[in-house]
Amino acid sequence: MAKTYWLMKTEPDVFSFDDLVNLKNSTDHWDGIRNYQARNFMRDQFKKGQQVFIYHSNTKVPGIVGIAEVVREAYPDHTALDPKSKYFDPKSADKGESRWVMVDVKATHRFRNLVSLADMREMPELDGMALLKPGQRLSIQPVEAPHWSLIKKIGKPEKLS
DNA sequence: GCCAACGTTGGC
DNA sequence: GCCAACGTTGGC
Repeated sequence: MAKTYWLMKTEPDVFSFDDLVNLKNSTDHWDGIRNYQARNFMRDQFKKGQQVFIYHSNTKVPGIVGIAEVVREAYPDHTALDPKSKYFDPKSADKGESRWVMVDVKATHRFRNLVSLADMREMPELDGMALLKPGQRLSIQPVEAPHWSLIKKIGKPEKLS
């Protein structure tokens, strides 16, 4: 099977790439995903060692800011069972079992150049990329290998120590 | 199982 | 802050 790449969105006001970098081992669990399609990607297709673009949404200049790596495969997202969490899910709580999952990711590279959404829209090579489709809102998406390579090249990733 | 109402996402 | 797109919920 060909290598699979991913893109995950986050709102930097809530949780930014730098927030991830600044955590211990630059690693965190990616919780709060409450969309079935996104969950299924994580549950069924996320494998240790795969690489993920981190995308900043809902911000002044939305775009891809860095790269992370999957360090732990899907496991139950316990925040769904915590009434105090903003990701609390009553239906999961009723069953006593979370219907949601999360993965752990570790930040590995920061882009020296932000690859903005506007930049990407101007690149004919990225035609058909899920992120650029009108009205798309999926917070976890697969990225095709040629798209990955091109965006990475433009982003000039710098390895984090 | 339909579908209207509602909530959320996210660019602009 | 606006609003279009789209997913989810819940009444029937």
